[in-house]
Amino acid sequence: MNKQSNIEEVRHSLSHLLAAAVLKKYPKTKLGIGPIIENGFYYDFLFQKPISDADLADLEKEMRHLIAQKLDFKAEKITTLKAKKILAGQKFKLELIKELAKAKSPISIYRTGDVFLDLCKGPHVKNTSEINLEGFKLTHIAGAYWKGNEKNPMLTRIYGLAFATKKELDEHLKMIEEAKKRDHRKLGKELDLFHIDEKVGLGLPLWHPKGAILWRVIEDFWYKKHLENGYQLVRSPHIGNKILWETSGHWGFYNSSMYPPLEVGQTLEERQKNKKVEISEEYLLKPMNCPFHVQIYKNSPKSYRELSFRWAECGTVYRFEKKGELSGLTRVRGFTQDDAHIICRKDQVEEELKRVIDFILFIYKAFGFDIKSVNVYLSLRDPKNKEKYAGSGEGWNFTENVLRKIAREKNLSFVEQEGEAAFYGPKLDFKIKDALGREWQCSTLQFDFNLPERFDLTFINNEGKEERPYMLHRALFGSFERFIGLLIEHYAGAFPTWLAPIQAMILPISEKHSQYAENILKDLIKLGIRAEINNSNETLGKRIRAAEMQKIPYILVTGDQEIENKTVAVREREKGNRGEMSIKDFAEMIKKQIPD
RNA sequence: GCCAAAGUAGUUCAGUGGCAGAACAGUCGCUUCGUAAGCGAUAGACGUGGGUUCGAUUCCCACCUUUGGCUCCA
Repeated sequence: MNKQSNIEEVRHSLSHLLAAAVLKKYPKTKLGIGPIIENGFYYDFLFQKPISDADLADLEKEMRHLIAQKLDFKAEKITTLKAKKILAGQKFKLELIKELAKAKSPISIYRTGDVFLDLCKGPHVKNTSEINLEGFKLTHIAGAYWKGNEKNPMLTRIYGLAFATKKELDEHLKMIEEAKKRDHRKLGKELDLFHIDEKVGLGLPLWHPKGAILWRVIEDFWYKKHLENGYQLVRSPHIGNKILWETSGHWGFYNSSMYPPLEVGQTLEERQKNKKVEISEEYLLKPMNCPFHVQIYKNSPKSYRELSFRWAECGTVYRFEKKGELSGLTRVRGFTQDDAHIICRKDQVEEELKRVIDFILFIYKAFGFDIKSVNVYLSLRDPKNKEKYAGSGEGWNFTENVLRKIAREKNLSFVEQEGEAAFYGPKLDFKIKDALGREWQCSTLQFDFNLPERFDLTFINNEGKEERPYMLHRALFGSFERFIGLLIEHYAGAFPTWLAPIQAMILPISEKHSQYAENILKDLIKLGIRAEINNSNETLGKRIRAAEMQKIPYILVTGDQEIENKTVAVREREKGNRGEMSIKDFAEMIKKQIPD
């Protein structure tokens, strides 16, 4: 067997060897599970005494020691009874054995020489000699709930990387180091785009001028494209009366993610002076925009002739995420959804879905994401637990099928996930990987059977009767924060010209060229180019370096020659000097780079 | 929230049970420069609160924040 094809067996075998090493050093440890993962493996343990990263080196040494003994891996099919006997004392294993027995699945164990055995269906390498001693590395430890359930005990998970050769391992480690350089949290600081300030609040980013203009450019593009695609814009406030949220159901089923109400009946001043609390009104910070859009719909009776409505809003919502879940811009507490709700007749659903998917594909293309690198998921009901969902079975069947059909028609390669639907409807999600390979949901297309019922949404059909419309939630970016975070990583901070916060940095060679540079700046701003001047008292070389490090797409050097020729000397990011150009030509070149 | 690790100038990093060190960025001078770092001076920090100690940035504890996971999610 060649080394390329058995890497998964190697990884799985290493996970067993890790467990063997752990039991040797800490014999009272209880074993969880130890599967392979992308690039490696992990194993979950319940240690008697906590261990830390510092202990990994010893375990790694012990693993190498075991490998060097050229131990055989041998499978053995056994009865439930025997399995229970062999693994007595391993409470998690016994739980798994019970489940296997209940499902009437065959039970097998794998022995590693005579030093270790584990409940396992394999496959493994035949002998540890197939494992490269230098091809693996224990990387870190982390807590992980038994069976992924928060209510279960937390085990200690040890992660390892494993490859066929040391070279591949080293290359992978190097790649991770490189990836860390494009982390949006690092680049956000280096490029002065945003920061998250403890004094303001966790998960509430502050956008610096360069970040804010980036957002503005994206948002302007978004509005333009929405109007072109038949959407209308709506707007709603950040807070809404508690009654609204009681009607929507969020008061009950979303309360674990919501900020508590603002309980008011007086101004802050009145409250401070009287030192008593008068509550006559309760407002909630909105965790989503939908109920507001629903109220716009309900403001007047609707005819079947008016449908579809496509109402879009970049609406800022607030969700009280658990502290440990917060992460840079990709997971925050206050974020702006590029939200839209489509309210339509059943016969329009298919057409509306097509339009949204086309729009999503257009957006990914415009921002340079290859749709092949975006993971698409179709989330369906849990077939075993159909009662827990809002809406009728027919409604679900129809929407699940139509989502699948349209996704196929649009050639999306998607993964179906049973049981992953929201309780209110099936959905199609698009997830983008960050620099470190973690997936983040961005675009989403969701049916909703809950709100139309709770708010009793209707339209008058062509028979003069009330009928319930279909409601779709959709976001293209998901949220501006997350999308911009991923965009920063995607471009490693080197934004294409149309997105770059500063498109051109003007560098007068010396003080005597400052006035000309100022004139150039004025002209460029008039032409809609985002430009700045750096006339600080530094050498040209140093100012070029500074602009390059800020990843500014163009540097315009202006000296005697350019004044004489009424031009600028254009230097392109990473590519160097491109020669002289008139301002008009330069502006045109930049304008051409906006996607359409 | 849970498991683990880490918090030293604006940033990136050094270091110590006894006055805290650098580079870059900043400020002030000098220099006025042709495509990735000119020279000199100057200011600036041990996350917070307890404890141990003659003395704590250093050791211990708690908290806060950050990072990697888990859970949850746009």
